[in-house]
Amino acid sequence: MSTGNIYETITEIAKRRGFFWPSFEIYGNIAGFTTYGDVGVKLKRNIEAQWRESFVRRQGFFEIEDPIVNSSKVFEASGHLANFKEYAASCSQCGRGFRADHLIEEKTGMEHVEAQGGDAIKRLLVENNIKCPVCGGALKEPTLVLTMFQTQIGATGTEVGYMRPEAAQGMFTNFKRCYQANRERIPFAISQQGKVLRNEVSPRRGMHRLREFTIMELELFFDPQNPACPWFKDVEEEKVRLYTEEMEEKGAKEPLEITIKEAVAKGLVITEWQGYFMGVGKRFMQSLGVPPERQQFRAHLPQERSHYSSQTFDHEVYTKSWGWIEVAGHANRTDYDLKAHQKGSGVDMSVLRKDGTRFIPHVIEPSYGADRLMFVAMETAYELRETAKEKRTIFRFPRNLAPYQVSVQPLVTKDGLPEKAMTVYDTVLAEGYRAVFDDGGSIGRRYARQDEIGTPLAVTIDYTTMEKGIITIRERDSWEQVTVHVDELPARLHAYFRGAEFRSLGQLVVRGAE
RNA sequence: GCGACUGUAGUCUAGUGGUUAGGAUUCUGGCCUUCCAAGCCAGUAACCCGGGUUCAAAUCCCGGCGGUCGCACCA
Repeated sequence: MSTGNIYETITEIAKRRGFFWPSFEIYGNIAGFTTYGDVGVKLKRNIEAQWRESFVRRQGFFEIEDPIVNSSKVFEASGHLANFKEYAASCSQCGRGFRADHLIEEKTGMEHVEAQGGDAIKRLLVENNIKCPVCGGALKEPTLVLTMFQTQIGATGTEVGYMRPEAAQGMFTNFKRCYQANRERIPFAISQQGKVLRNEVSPRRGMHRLREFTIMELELFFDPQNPACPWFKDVEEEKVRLYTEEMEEKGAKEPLEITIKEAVAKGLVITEWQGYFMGVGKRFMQSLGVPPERQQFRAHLPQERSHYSSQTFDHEVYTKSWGWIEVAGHANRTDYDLKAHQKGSGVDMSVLRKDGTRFIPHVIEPSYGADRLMFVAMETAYELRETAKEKRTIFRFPRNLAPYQVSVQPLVTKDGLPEKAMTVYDTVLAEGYRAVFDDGGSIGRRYARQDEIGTPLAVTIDYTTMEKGIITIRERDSWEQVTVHVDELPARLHAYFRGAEFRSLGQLVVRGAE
């Protein structure tokens, strides 16, 4: 067991138990790529399912699945090809690399130099006689750093494609078909979960910044003249911890605690829809185990915002490993993207109002990163429990988030107990639960193993099972046990995973008093 | 991308020019075992990659790749 910090401890367990590990290990790793193991895949899928439950299913929103490799035309139109560039200048003398636009800004006091484009940056570097800030050497001509992965489509390689850096463009380029499938009603939303790729300059901290990761995005299309959200009441009383743009500028240390309702009423959050999704996002995060006091929303200052956004709040979560980290962006993308694709493709993206006028829908986008959330879920659930004899790792995942829900095991591996346990295991599987059978080592060892992958319940078959059909259910969090007849097991599992108290499942076992 | 530190079984580590590369733990098999990593026996399993120095490199040097931290970056 590592004596290091919680991040090291979790990554160690992750490798050992099969949550995740660095990709391409046998050939030497490449930073920014992660492979999920069995329990990791299951945990991640459960997070994705929970997101879908929170953001899509209840509202009846749409889902799509769009290619990862996109036509270059998509990103020409969206502005990514122009905005995903970074100009880096390196020193001919000491070899150090710098952001060319930042050097210009330092020297001249200009702002947003990057937006002026590469030619301007090259010219400004020369005009202002900018040298290496470390050794004073001459700077080489700036080189373009594109943070989108480029590829060739087809054998001839004449068609250039790009790996999508966000899933959102699929919702915009397919907007018209989805709108029609929704019988031309608005507001409505299109969502997508999928892999996206960003060729990060410097991936760090494992899951925190990956080059290939899973994004969970939703684009809500609405009429700016009718910006009401019909579900707003569901979340309006939710309190959120908020840093407004003004607070950010002043460097406020403590967030505003405010209900969604007030935040929208006071204009701190511009639209009801954005407020709604922030409230949904807060609840979603709670469903992953993150309490409200470890969540906050932080406004982007204008110069921080993406090229498409008029207002953005990062949804941040406090982690022991890294402090506050961004797990989502809640952006007001206005009509930027649909307009851009209308211009790029020549296809009319406007929709018809009842009064006969036409408009291009505005868009609110909540965008969550699944991989970061998986780490957050693990860190939040992590407990090191000290007993008289040892230190035990427990992942106290919310019941339905756990990779496996039930483990089944014989108390001892003789006298027909393993065979009986196998029939119980089959029953649990037939009921649809994610279950694991374990007959290795002692009973204590098996409980410890299940604690370490966060399995909420363990079902043990002992001699009373053979005699009377009574089994023991043991709970991960409390280490308490109840007994129940094996015929009752499916109903009790059902109750537990719908939220029933553990002790209500059966007769509480008191060891040592027997 | 820059700097500092760093890379030994699945995991954690000892070893710092010549070792059968040691230990702990996990894991597998066996014995045992009527509820929390018990015990006993056996077994599998490692020097990040590529050059160089040397009679000899896990050990020293250079480069690459990875990791941690700091700076920068995070559209």
